[in-house]
Amino acid sequence: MALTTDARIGVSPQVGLFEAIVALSHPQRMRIAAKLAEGRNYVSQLARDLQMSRPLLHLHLARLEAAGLVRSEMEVSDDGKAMRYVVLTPFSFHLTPDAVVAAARELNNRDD
Amino acid sequence: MALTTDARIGVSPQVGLFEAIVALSHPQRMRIAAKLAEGRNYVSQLARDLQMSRPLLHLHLARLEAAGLVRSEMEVSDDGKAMRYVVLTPFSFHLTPDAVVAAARELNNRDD
DNA sequence: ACCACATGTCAGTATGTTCTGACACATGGC
DNA sequence: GCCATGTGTCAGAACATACTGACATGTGGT
Repeated sequence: MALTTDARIGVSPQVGLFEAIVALSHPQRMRIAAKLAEGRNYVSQLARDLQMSRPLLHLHLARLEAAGLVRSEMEVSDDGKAMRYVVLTPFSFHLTPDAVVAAARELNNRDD
Repeated sequence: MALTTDARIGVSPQVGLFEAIVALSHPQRMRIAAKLAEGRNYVSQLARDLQMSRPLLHLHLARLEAAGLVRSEMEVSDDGKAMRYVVLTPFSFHLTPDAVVAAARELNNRDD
């Protein structure tokens, strides 16, 4: 019974297509997402791997997370350090003219 | 036999996913693409429909066209006016972690 | 000749995003 | 106590993009 919940991990809520597109529209964020596809990682390590400053990475991660492409949680390592692990969510969007029409409709509804 | 060529209309070359994403990452361009999904249109009319200035629309159309999401051609109307008609290409991208990895690899190759 | 409508371009401004450097805080090991 | 490592935030500079307004060009119709 306890497995029921765990089995649902991986099923992402699918936020708007537009937010996903905006989130991935920057080379750095595209690289971050790609790196995270290799597996989960914590912020400082990720910053080293991608050779970018932590504050900057922090900003980009926030954008990715807001779009629902990434999720993160704090963990305490063996030596007691608080570490934020980030994972890529298994998103899936179909980018077609029809999807664009739907996304644009969403945008208009937002202006109400 | 002459149909062979015409039958190929609609098969787009599929430019990079990243360029497509960047092109659609702006609300205005998303709306432009959505409007063009209704059918082809010429620039001035499109500007009126979307209530944006022609110079601005011109800029956005250039970006959409560079990404391969849109194509355009000049035509001469019955009353002799040169009009630029724009059409949305039938693009199709699958936006997943794997696609992101591929797109990021593309980005890195570009820096060589 | 002038008006209405189409095309395109350019300079300059406004706005928004990206990026850096400095700061503050916490923990374990030397 | 101090250093290394982790976390986060903020102000301001640097950069990129979006946007406006004015201009130049062409056509047919009145």
